[in-house]
Amino acid sequence: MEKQTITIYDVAREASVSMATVSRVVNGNPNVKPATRKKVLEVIDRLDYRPNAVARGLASKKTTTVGVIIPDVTNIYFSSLARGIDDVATMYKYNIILANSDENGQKELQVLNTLLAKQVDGIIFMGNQISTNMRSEFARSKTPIVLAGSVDSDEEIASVNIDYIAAVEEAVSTLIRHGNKKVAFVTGNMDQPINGLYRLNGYKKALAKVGLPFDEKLVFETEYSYKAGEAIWPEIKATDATAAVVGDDELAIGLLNGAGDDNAKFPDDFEIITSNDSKLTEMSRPKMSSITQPLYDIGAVAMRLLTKLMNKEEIENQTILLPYGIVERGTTK
Amino acid sequence: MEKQTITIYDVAREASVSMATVSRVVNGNPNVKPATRKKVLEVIDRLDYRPNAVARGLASKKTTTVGVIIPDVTNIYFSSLARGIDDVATMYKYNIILANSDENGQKELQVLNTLLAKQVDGIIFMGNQISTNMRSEFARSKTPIVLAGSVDSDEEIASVNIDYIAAVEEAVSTLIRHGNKKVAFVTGNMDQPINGLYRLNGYKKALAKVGLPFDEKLVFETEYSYKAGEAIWPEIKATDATAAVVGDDELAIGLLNGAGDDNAKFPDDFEIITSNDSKLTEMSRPKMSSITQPLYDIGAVAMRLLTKLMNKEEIENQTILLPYGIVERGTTK
DNA sequence: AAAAGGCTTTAAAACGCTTGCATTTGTTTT
DNA sequence: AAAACAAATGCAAGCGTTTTAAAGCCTTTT
Repeated sequence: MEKQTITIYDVAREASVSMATVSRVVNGNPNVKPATRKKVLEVIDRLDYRPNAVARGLASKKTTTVGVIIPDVTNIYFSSLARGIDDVATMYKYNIILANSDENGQKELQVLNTLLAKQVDGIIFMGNQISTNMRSEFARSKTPIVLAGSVDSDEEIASVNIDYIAAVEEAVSTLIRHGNKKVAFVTGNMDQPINGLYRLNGYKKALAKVGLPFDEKLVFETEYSYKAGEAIWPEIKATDATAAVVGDDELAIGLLNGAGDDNAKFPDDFEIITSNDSKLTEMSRPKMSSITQPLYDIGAVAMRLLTKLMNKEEIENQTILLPYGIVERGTTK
Repeated sequence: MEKQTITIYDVAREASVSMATVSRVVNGNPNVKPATRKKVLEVIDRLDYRPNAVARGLASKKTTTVGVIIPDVTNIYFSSLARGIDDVATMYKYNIILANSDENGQKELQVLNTLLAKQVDGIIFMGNQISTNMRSEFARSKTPIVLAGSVDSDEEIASVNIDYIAAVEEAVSTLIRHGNKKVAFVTGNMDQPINGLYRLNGYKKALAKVGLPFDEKLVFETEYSYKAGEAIWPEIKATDATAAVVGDDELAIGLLNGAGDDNAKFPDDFEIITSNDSKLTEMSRPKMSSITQPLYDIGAVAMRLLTKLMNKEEIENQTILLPYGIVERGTTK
């Protein structure tokens, strides 16, 4: 015999009050006489009643859960953001439906649709590219959306990032200041605005500032993976570049090790500044110099912003840039 | 004016059929005349109808979402499992509510309760310890639960793991075979059965097999973190141990770098075998020898098992051990 | 041509909760 | 002590689906 699940109705009966009253005490509504509240609370405790969030969601049209679209949890950059997101979500009594997209437009769309079907109260999107399909879905749905560590070049969607242009510019300038004439720029897919627009721009600005020519041969477009980093070293070496700014830490550590295995000495033979300051940067030898980004905070702030949006609060500025920095460790002079 | 959300009722009206019929076509029930199905499908398409999963959940008592309790997404070991979980969840049309617990009993309980309140169809629990509180909650709820990469010494709860005893025994034996007389055993909290019971046991068995004495001084209990690894090197060095089996990759890489920074040479001065074969093992220099575990698969199989449980299928064996191995890379001779 | 059956389809009752409105009870005012 | 008002509680209509029992509609069978 199935153990009956006990409902608000049972509590009401046992406490000799109406469902409405039970609902009020469960939801902390102040319009309940203390004595009544106590009585109801006792019954709730005795019956071990647990409100059904699904029913609640249907009745109130709020699910207190938000959807999080992430390229890959296994990537430390994104999982760091995710951790920030989850922590503040928890703080505000939300839960998170986490879905990996592999940055695949098809999957993203698919996932977005199930999230909306599940009536999430909001969505946090991570991913370097926002396909036009996604964009139009975003526009169409009235569910609030915030981008975390992902840019919307139109600035129509709320987002939390650092100033990638300035950060890369500063990183490249640092390398130039160290005497490097040929600084390679190694990053992911250039179709992604964060790379092709922002980072590349910062790179060019730094060169321009000191009158160095822009050389396409020094721009390396590859994928964000350890293997890709190892694999690309020979190509970089062939250009006589003496330094590189790299767009991803795994990629950078791959490059570092690839070069090291080829007997390059850091930082004397070659310098590297990577981009995310994830814990990987401290795990390599030498430790990697990096643009610093408050990864956890980007996630946290994004989620906080989302709570405001979900709450229909007025937002002064929905394109948030958090401070970045540069740490010099073992891969720069 | 709010854009009215359109419901199954609207579709029914427009298609001049009953809600029940619409429901059937939406759910792929075969008892619908092809012509009717077509008509309904057209209306669905025209109205851009999207079934409300919350209402569905209430009516059907199934939410097609499972809860995943994870110590920390940021930890590559767990995020690898999580990725496996999410992929097969998606495959079976489930979504995942991901919640970080920090292995904190209080939080775990809290999270478990919200997950149950949200009526998840099943739960996957990761975490090295199952508090008695959690155990009794598990027992009380009729929601299926599977442990992933986490042992239940009572074997009452379904779980997916490798044979930690045998794996550690083999790792230690390997080190002994390489000529090491003093092999340190470095791992996390010994109160956790996976460490104090299983791994330690494997360690002892390996020693016993060749008649080496068990020396408590060679057992190091610390936390799973990079810093802890760096910090513990001096202590290990002081014991004249010449090798170590380490319970976690981040910890191991910390130890490796700590030792390296102290001018220890691998593998000549010291050998290390770590435990999880996460991608970190390939990122260190030298690369780390490791027990291999099919991390992704542990998650995937756990989720697959959970689907069976949720489906009330008969399970032959609910304590699954996946194959492990040993890869020797740069930290062993 | 009536009876039997197999498909389709419908009506309406859940599912467990929130919430606006009405009602009751209790407290002040006058 | 009646009137006025405020606080506490109850009623009942949803919320958008699924699902079961019943009804309709055809085609076969006899």
